Amino acid sequence: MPELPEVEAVCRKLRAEAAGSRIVQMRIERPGIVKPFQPAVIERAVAGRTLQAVERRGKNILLWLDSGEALHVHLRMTGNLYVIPDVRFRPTAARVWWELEGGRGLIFEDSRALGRIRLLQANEVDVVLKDVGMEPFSADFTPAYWIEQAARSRKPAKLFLMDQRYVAGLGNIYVAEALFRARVHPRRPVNALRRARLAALHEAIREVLLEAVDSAVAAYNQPGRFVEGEAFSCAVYGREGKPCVRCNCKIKRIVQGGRSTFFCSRCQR
DNA sequence: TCGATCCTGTAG
DNA sequence: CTACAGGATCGA
Repeated sequence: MPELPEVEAVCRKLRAEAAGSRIVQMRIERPGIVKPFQPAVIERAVAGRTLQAVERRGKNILLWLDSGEALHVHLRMTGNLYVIPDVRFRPTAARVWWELEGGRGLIFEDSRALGRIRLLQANEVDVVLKDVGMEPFSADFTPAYWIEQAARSRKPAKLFLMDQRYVAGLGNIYVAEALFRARVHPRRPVNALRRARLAALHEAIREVLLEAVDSAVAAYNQPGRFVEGEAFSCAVYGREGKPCVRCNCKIKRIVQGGRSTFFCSRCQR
Protein backbone atom coordinates (compact mmCIF):
# COMPACT_ATOMS: atom_id res chain seq x y z
CA MET A 1 0.00 0.00 0.00
CA PRO A 2 1.80 2.84 1.36
CA GLU A 3 4.01 5.58 0.11
CA LEU A 4 3.15 9.17 0.81
CA PRO A 5 0.16 9.34 -1.57
CA GLU A 6 -1.53 6.28 -0.10
CA VAL A 7 -0.82 7.38 3.45
CA GLU A 8 -2.26 10.78 2.62
CA ALA A 9 -5.39 9.13 1.25
CA VAL A 10 -5.70 7.08 4.42
CA CYS A 11 -5.38 10.18 6.58
CA ARG A 12 -7.98 12.16 4.67
CA LYS A 13 -10.42 9.32 4.99
CA LEU A 14 -9.77 9.00 8.70
CA ARG A 15 -10.28 12.72 9.23
CA ALA A 16 -13.67 12.44 7.61
CA GLU A 17 -14.75 9.25 9.32
CA ALA A 18 -12.97 8.86 12.63
CA ALA A 19 -11.74 12.22 13.90
CA GLY A 20 -13.79 13.41 16.84
CA SER A 21 -14.87 9.89 17.74
CA ARG A 22 -14.54 8.39 21.17
CA ILE A 23 -12.57 5.16 21.45
CA VAL A 24 -14.46 2.57 23.45
CA GLN A 25 -11.64 0.05 23.51
CA MET A 26 -8.38 -0.84 21.79
CA ARG A 27 -7.28 -4.39 21.12
CA ILE A 28 -3.82 -5.49 20.13
CA GLU A 29 -4.05 -8.94 18.58
CA ARG A 30 -0.40 -9.11 17.62
CA PRO A 31 1.85 -7.90 20.43
CA GLY A 32 4.87 -7.56 18.14
CA ILE A 33 3.22 -4.65 16.36
CA VAL A 34 3.47 -2.38 19.37
CA LYS A 35 6.54 -1.33 21.30
CA PRO A 36 8.00 -0.64 23.74
CA PHE A 37 5.14 -1.05 26.22
CA GLN A 38 3.10 -4.07 27.17
CA PRO A 39 0.01 -4.24 24.96
CA ALA A 40 -2.25 -4.08 28.00
CA VAL A 41 -0.67 -0.81 29.10
CA ILE A 42 -1.40 0.80 25.74
CA GLU A 43 -4.91 -0.62 25.56
CA ARG A 44 -5.68 0.81 28.96
CA ALA A 45 -4.23 4.23 28.13
CA VAL A 46 -6.23 4.56 24.93
CA ALA A 47 -9.60 3.25 26.06
CA GLY A 48 -12.05 6.07 26.70
CA ARG A 49 -10.01 8.69 24.86
CA THR A 50 -11.23 10.72 21.92
CA LEU A 51 -9.40 10.80 18.61
CA GLN A 52 -8.84 14.48 18.15
CA ALA A 53 -6.76 14.84 15.02
CA VAL A 54 -5.03 12.85 12.31
CA GLU A 55 -1.66 14.05 11.11
CA ARG A 56 0.69 12.74 8.43
CA ARG A 57 4.46 13.20 8.41
CA GLY A 58 6.06 11.50 5.46
CA LYS A 59 4.72 7.97 5.62
CA ASN A 60 4.00 8.26 9.33
CA ILE A 61 0.53 8.69 10.78
CA LEU A 62 -0.15 10.39 14.10
CA LEU A 63 -3.47 9.78 15.80
CA TRP A 64 -3.71 12.52 18.40
CA LEU A 65 -5.75 11.74 21.49
CA ASP A 66 -7.46 14.12 23.88
CA SER A 67 -4.98 13.01 26.52
CA GLY A 68 -2.24 14.81 24.63
CA GLU A 69 -0.67 11.52 23.65
CA ALA A 70 -0.42 10.23 20.11
CA LEU A 71 -0.55 6.83 18.52
CA HIS A 72 2.22 6.69 15.97
CA VAL A 73 1.28 4.32 13.15
CA HIS A 74 3.59 3.16 10.40
CA LEU A 75 2.00 0.98 7.73
CA ARG A 76 5.31 -0.31 6.34
CA MET A 77 4.72 -2.67 3.42
CA THR A 78 1.23 -4.07 3.71
CA GLY A 79 -0.45 -2.09 6.44
CA ASN A 80 -3.74 -0.31 6.08
CA LEU A 81 -5.85 1.77 8.43
CA TYR A 82 -9.53 2.35 7.85
CA VAL A 83 -12.97 2.54 9.41
CA ILE A 84 -15.65 -0.15 9.12
CA PRO A 85 -19.30 0.19 10.15
CA ASP A 86 -19.29 -2.75 12.57
CA VAL A 87 -16.19 -3.75 14.49
CA ARG A 88 -17.48 -7.30 14.90
CA PHE A 89 -16.94 -7.91 11.21
CA ARG A 90 -13.26 -7.08 11.14
CA PRO A 91 -10.93 -9.07 8.86
CA THR A 92 -8.64 -11.82 10.11
CA ALA A 93 -5.55 -9.73 9.44
CA ALA A 94 -6.77 -7.00 11.81
CA ARG A 95 -3.62 -6.98 13.95
CA VAL A 96 -4.83 -4.04 16.01
CA TRP A 97 -8.30 -2.59 16.20
CA TRP A 98 -10.25 0.06 18.02
CA GLU A 99 -13.94 0.02 18.78
CA LEU A 100 -15.30 3.51 18.17
CA GLU A 101 -18.48 4.95 19.60
CA GLY A 102 -21.54 3.53 17.88
CA GLY A 103 -19.89 0.15 17.34
CA ARG A 104 -17.78 1.19 14.38
CA GLY A 105 -14.27 -0.15 14.03
CA LEU A 106 -10.96 1.46 13.26
CA ILE A 107 -8.89 -1.33 11.77
CA PHE A 108 -5.15 -1.73 11.42
CA GLU A 109 -4.96 -4.51 8.87
CA ASP A 110 -1.55 -5.87 7.95
CA SER A 111 -1.07 -9.30 6.39
CA ARG A 112 2.69 -9.30 6.87
CA ALA A 113 2.53 -7.72 10.31
CA LEU A 114 5.55 -5.53 9.59
CA GLY A 115 3.74 -2.35 10.56
CA ARG A 116 4.36 -0.63 13.86
CA ILE A 117 2.27 1.26 16.37
CA ARG A 118 3.62 3.13 19.36
CA LEU A 119 2.02 5.23 22.02
CA LEU A 120 3.93 8.49 22.40
CA GLN A 121 3.80 11.39 24.79
CA ALA A 122 3.41 14.71 23.00
CA ASN A 123 7.03 15.65 23.64
CA GLU A 124 8.32 12.33 22.29
CA VAL A 125 6.83 12.73 18.84
CA ASP A 126 9.50 14.99 17.37
CA VAL A 127 12.25 12.84 18.82
CA VAL A 128 10.90 9.63 17.34
CA LEU A 129 10.31 11.29 13.99
CA LYS A 130 13.53 13.27 13.90
CA ASP A 131 14.77 11.44 10.80
CA VAL A 132 11.64 12.20 8.83
CA GLY A 133 12.74 14.91 6.45
CA MET A 134 10.94 17.70 4.65
CA GLU A 135 7.46 17.36 3.27
CA PRO A 136 7.73 17.47 -0.51
CA PHE A 137 4.92 20.03 -0.76
CA SER A 138 6.15 22.31 1.99
CA ALA A 139 7.52 25.76 1.22
CA ASP A 140 10.83 24.69 2.74
CA PHE A 141 11.39 22.05 0.12
CA THR A 142 13.03 24.32 -2.41
CA PRO A 143 15.32 23.51 -5.33
CA ALA A 144 18.10 25.30 -3.46
CA TYR A 145 17.68 23.03 -0.45
CA TRP A 146 17.58 19.97 -2.66
CA ILE A 147 20.70 20.94 -4.59
CA GLU A 148 22.57 21.61 -1.37
CA GLN A 149 21.67 18.21 0.10
CA ALA A 150 22.59 16.42 -3.10
CA ALA A 151 25.98 18.13 -3.24
CA ARG A 152 26.86 16.52 0.10
CA SER A 153 26.00 12.95 -0.83
CA ARG A 154 27.62 10.39 -3.07
CA LYS A 155 24.66 8.05 -2.84
CA PRO A 156 23.18 6.60 -5.97
CA ALA A 157 20.15 8.66 -6.95
CA LYS A 158 17.74 5.80 -6.18
CA LEU A 159 19.01 5.40 -2.63
CA PHE A 160 19.13 9.14 -2.06
CA LEU A 161 15.44 9.47 -2.90
CA MET A 162 14.56 6.43 -0.81
CA ASP A 163 16.25 7.98 2.21
CA GLN A 164 13.51 9.68 4.22
CA ARG A 165 15.88 12.29 5.67
CA TYR A 166 16.26 14.43 2.55
CA VAL A 167 12.67 14.38 1.42
CA ALA A 168 10.01 12.32 3.16
CA GLY A 169 7.39 10.06 1.66
CA LEU A 170 8.93 8.46 -1.41
CA GLY A 171 9.17 4.69 -1.73
CA ASN A 172 10.20 2.19 -4.34
CA ILE A 173 7.49 2.98 -6.87
CA TYR A 174 7.45 6.74 -6.93
CA VAL A 175 11.22 6.97 -6.72
CA ALA A 176 11.41 4.98 -9.93
CA GLU A 177 8.79 7.20 -11.56
CA ALA A 178 10.45 10.45 -10.48
CA LEU A 179 13.86 9.32 -11.73
CA PHE A 180 12.33 8.38 -15.05
CA ARG A 181 10.61 11.73 -15.47
CA ALA A 182 13.76 13.64 -14.65
CA ARG A 183 15.77 11.26 -16.85
CA VAL A 184 18.21 10.38 -14.11
CA HIS A 185 19.97 7.01 -13.99
CA PRO A 186 19.23 5.32 -10.65
CA ARG A 187 22.91 4.50 -10.08
CA ARG A 188 24.17 7.99 -10.74
CA PRO A 189 25.71 9.55 -7.61
CA VAL A 190 23.62 12.60 -6.78
CA ASN A 191 26.61 14.86 -6.24
CA ALA A 192 27.56 14.24 -9.87
CA LEU A 193 24.29 15.64 -11.19
CA ARG A 194 24.16 19.12 -12.67
CA ARG A 195 22.12 21.75 -10.88
CA ALA A 196 19.57 21.90 -13.69
CA ARG A 197 19.12 18.15 -13.51
CA LEU A 198 18.62 18.28 -9.77
CA ALA A 199 16.04 21.01 -10.25
CA ALA A 200 14.27 18.80 -12.76
CA LEU A 201 14.36 15.95 -10.27
CA HIS A 202 12.97 18.20 -7.56
CA GLU A 203 10.09 19.12 -9.84
CA ALA A 204 9.56 15.52 -10.92
CA ILE A 205 9.23 14.40 -7.31
CA ARG A 206 6.48 16.91 -6.67
CA GLU A 207 4.69 16.20 -9.93
CA VAL A 208 4.70 12.44 -9.42
CA LEU A 209 3.54 12.66 -5.83
CA LEU A 210 0.84 15.19 -6.63
CA GLU A 211 -0.62 13.02 -9.37
CA ALA A 212 -0.32 9.95 -7.17
CA VAL A 213 -2.15 11.64 -4.31
CA ASP A 214 -5.03 12.39 -6.67
CA SER A 215 -5.08 8.79 -7.85
CA ALA A 216 -4.84 7.36 -4.37
CA VAL A 217 -7.60 9.57 -3.01
CA ALA A 218 -9.85 8.70 -5.94
CA ALA A 219 -9.12 5.01 -5.56
CA TYR A 220 -9.75 5.15 -1.85
CA ASN A 221 -13.16 6.71 -2.29
CA GLN A 222 -14.15 4.17 -4.91
CA PRO A 223 -14.43 0.80 -3.16
CA GLY A 224 -15.79 -1.36 -6.01
CA ARG A 225 -13.12 -3.35 -7.73
CA PHE A 226 -9.97 -1.38 -7.38
CA VAL A 227 -6.81 -3.15 -8.45
CA GLU A 228 -3.54 -1.87 -7.08
CA GLY A 229 -1.50 -0.08 -9.72
CA GLU A 230 -4.49 0.75 -11.86
CA ALA A 231 -4.94 4.15 -10.33
CA PHE A 232 -1.55 5.62 -11.02
CA SER A 233 -0.18 4.37 -14.27
CA CYS A 234 3.52 3.66 -13.93
CA ALA A 235 5.96 4.37 -16.72
CA VAL A 236 8.71 2.11 -15.40
CA TYR A 237 7.84 0.48 -12.08
CA GLY A 238 7.00 -3.20 -12.50
CA ARG A 239 7.48 -2.99 -16.27
CA GLU A 240 10.66 -5.00 -16.76
CA GLY A 241 11.03 -6.09 -20.39
CA LYS A 242 8.16 -3.95 -21.56
CA PRO A 243 8.66 -1.04 -23.98
CA CYS A 244 9.54 2.37 -22.59
CA VAL A 245 6.68 4.81 -23.08
CA ARG A 246 9.14 7.37 -24.42
CA CYS A 247 11.63 5.50 -26.57
CA ASN A 248 10.23 1.98 -26.88
CA CYS A 249 13.38 0.41 -25.44
CA LYS A 250 13.00 -2.45 -22.99
CA ILE A 251 12.68 -1.40 -19.35
CA LYS A 252 15.43 -2.89 -17.19
CA ARG A 253 15.42 -4.18 -13.66
CA ILE A 254 18.42 -4.02 -11.35
CA VAL A 255 18.80 -4.47 -7.59
CA GLN A 256 19.86 -1.63 -5.31
CA GLY A 257 19.88 -1.84 -1.56
CA GLY A 258 18.28 -5.25 -1.87
CA ARG A 259 15.28 -3.94 -3.77
CA SER A 260 14.19 -3.80 -7.38
CA THR A 261 14.85 -0.71 -9.45
CA PHE A 262 13.12 -0.30 -12.79
CA PHE A 263 14.39 2.17 -15.38
CA CYS A 264 15.02 2.87 -19.04
CA SER A 265 18.73 2.71 -19.77
CA ARG A 266 18.31 4.86 -22.86
CA CYS A 267 16.20 7.67 -21.40
CA GLN A 268 17.96 7.72 -18.04
CA ARG A 269 21.66 8.50 -18.06
C1' DT B 1 27.18 2.12 4.63
C1' DC B 2 25.51 -2.49 3.69
C1' DG B 3 23.29 -6.86 4.32
C1' DA B 4 20.27 -9.42 7.27
C1' DT B 5 16.00 -9.37 9.34
C1' DC B 6 11.23 -8.70 10.68
C1' DC B 7 6.49 -11.41 8.61
C1' DT B 8 3.00 -13.50 5.39
C1' DG B 9 0.98 -13.98 0.90
C1' DT B 10 1.24 -14.73 -3.82
C1' DA B 11 3.17 -15.49 -8.31
C1' DG B 12 6.08 -18.20 -11.14
C1' DC C 1 9.46 -25.30 -4.24
C1' DT C 2 11.78 -20.38 -4.64
C1' DA C 3 11.62 -15.53 -5.45
C1' DC C 4 9.81 -11.51 -4.36
C1' DA C 5 6.89 -7.87 -2.31
C1' DG C 6 4.92 -0.09 -2.39
C1' DG C 7 9.66 -0.27 4.46
C1' DA C 8 12.69 0.61 8.05
C1' DT C 9 15.87 -0.85 11.67
C1' DC C 10 19.72 -3.05 13.59
C1' DG C 11 24.27 -4.93 14.08
C1' DA C 12 28.66 -5.88 11.81
